[in-house]
Amino acid sequence: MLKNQTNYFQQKLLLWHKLENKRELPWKGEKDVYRIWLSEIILQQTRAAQGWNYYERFLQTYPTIEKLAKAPLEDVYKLWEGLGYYTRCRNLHATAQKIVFELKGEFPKTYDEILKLKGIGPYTAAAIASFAYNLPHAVVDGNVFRVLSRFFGETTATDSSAGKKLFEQLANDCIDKSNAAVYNQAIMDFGATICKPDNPLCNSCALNKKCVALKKEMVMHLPVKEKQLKQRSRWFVFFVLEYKGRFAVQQRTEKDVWQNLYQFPAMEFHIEKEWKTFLKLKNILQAQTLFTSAAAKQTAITKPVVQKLSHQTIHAVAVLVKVPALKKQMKQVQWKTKAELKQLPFPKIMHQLMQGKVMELF
DNA sequence: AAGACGGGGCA
DNA sequence: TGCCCAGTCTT
Repeated sequence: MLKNQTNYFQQKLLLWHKLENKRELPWKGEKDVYRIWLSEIILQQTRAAQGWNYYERFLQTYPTIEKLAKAPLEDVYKLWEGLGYYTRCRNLHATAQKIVFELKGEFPKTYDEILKLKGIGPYTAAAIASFAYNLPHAVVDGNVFRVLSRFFGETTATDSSAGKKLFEQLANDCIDKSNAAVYNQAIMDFGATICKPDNPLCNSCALNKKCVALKKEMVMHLPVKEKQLKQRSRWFVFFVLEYKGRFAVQQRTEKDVWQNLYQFPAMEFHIEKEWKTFLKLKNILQAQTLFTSAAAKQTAITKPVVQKLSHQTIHAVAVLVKVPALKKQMKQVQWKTKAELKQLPFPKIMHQLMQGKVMELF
């Protein structure tokens, strides 16, 4: 019964891929495991269109895994800047070093060994194993959850542990074991271009005759997710302190968003009202006395900037202060020239702030 | 099992 | 706005 359905699915999918798939991506058909690995890390939770440029720039800068392993971590972060989920970057570098310095430059060649590497989970291990070595491991990503849940009418939540197990099993039931690379490519392309989250192309879908969700009019209700992520708001004031042509920056070390990236010294508020109150002129001027022993030569404040992250809404302004004399040595602060600042990775919102309109206070 | 982790695109 | 995206790691 189900066997029938999985066979139909596999054959129609492969036929669609052969005849109709037009998706062109720079890593398609790639057999170099370094490039496959790099592209998969970049593409985790990231749209192909967004990751494309990063992938090309990484390959230009680090054409081999040796180059990546030998590069300073700071440089790798700078190249990753703006892509998000920065732990991926740290793990990318760490894994490159492990492979080059401990594994003699040889990328592991089995699913289980690949899975042990930092930054590589079940999805990425299956992707590398199949694309590079044609090993029969089915990828299970957001596309696969969606395609399988719809075609088989499977309502188990994809973000439950039962769901993960079930869909991994289902995916491995469907895969063409002798042709894993092509099959995995096909199902993800299909999910991205036909069985899309919104406005799926059911009318022209090559699998629509046996799609359970379509028959039951459940397409837009699948896949099922049971968890909803919490949103919280945070309010920041960043102080851009300029002293003798240098600027104070600090690295974010705490376990928080933007770990290991740089920022201007910050104050955080958890209540919007307190943030707004602080932004009144006299409070800002008073806060400056934390850093400077004499009246600032010039003070300006940027317009507020809002950035929506998937789990936080960040509100921020920057206060620009020309400091005539330092009050005391601030801890954990480095003074950098403009040229040096350009070498450091900053969160997106720091760039937004510096590009935004500035209102002079003096 | 539940949360945390970025940023962008789309309706 | 809310949801999703070639997910993984920590607690």
